[in-house]
Amino acid sequence: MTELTRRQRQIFEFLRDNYERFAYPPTLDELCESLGMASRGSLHKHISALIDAGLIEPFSGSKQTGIRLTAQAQRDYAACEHALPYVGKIAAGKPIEALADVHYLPVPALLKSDKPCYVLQVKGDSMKEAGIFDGDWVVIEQRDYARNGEIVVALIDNHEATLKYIEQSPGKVLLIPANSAMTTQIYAPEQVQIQGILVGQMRSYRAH
Amino acid sequence: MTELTRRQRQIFEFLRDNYERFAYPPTLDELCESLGMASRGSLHKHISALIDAGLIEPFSGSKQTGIRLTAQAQRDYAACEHALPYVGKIAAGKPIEALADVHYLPVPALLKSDKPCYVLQVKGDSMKEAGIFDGDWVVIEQRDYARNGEIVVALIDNHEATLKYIEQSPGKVLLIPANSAMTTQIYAPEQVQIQGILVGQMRSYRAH
DNA sequence: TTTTTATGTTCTCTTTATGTTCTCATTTTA
DNA sequence: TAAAATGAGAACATAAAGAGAACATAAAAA
Repeated sequence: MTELTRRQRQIFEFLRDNYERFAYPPTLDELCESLGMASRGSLHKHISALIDAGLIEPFSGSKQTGIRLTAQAQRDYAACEHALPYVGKIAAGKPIEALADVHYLPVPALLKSDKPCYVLQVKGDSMKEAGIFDGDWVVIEQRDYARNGEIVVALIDNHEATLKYIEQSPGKVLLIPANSAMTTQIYAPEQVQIQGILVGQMRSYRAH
Repeated sequence: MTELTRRQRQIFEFLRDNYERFAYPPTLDELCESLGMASRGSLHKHISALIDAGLIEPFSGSKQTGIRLTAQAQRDYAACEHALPYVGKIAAGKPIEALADVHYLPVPALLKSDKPCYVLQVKGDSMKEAGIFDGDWVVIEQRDYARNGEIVVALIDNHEATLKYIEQSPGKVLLIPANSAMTTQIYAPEQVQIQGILVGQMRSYRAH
């Protein structure tokens, strides 16, 4: 993937920051107007470059219905550049509590992988025997599969998110807490969607 | 690699210190303005020298999209400025195992205090019930006193260094492990020299 | 269905931005 | 004083960006 030019970055950032403002996936003509450009053809060059870079995609196959950001384009893009996005808090049994405004946390290379990562703050004690405490920050590699024994962020029934050890066998998935007061949960594979793998952890001992 | 001139060093330091302020990799014209220069051609000479020295590079091949610091320069910078000295390993019951060559670890501001800090790697399980495991990195604020209940790096009898909870009362000092298999040690105050306080912690889950 | 319109794509051409290479003058340093 | 360093500015080459025409085809309308 070749590096973006300045204008391409500008346009991507415009899309990233203003995408919600469009009622429908914006067409080239609409984008031209928003960007103050007169030529669809010129814009198309930039859009193509962004598609090649994997940052945006046609809304539905090759049909003529506008463009949209690729899944997590914003996140990936940020990940290549500087710090990691801090996206919210994760507590066993609840959806990830997303922040209205994602901000970015510098994270030592030591604690990341070379894949896109993001940061969550842990709520609750479900992993305390693994040394992961309430309030700790965890660095999560974005990935949709796991090896047994890894600690994963899993979304259950499209609703609850949780941080647990995983054990997968044919027909069932075990999500195992590191807290003897809690019990292992057993699910059907289709109930569990892996959202990432724990690769790093940080704790601050200062009072807040 | 030839030596930098004074101006070249000045310009490099400016770049290093202000790189983040540029929304996009800066162009020669932008740099001219920032540096208060009138001539792109003059600046170009310095920039070329810095490229030859391996400190900066064109952002994207030879294309016209501005310049950036090389990865090496960024690392060096991080090492001098934002990073903490990694001085060695600490295991209960032994002196700190100092490294021959101290190197530097970038540490998020979140995990430090505003006082001088350094980094140790933990050996052993004496604090495992406090979620501090073998292999973790701990950020230590350099300080020679502690409040009761803080986790400290303590030097005992000028010989052993250890990471423990501290409880001080008139005439005695308790160093308390967070491991029910280990016992609290009681010392006379003059035996114990506090070397720092735990303020942050990091763990990597990647295999090494 | 057929026709029309909207949308994306491809192309050429022009303009602008950016980096590069000069010369020359001035300042700093040995 | 001589050499090196620095800076201004002109001239140039080329990458990047933009305008606009022409076309293909999906979507919508008749």
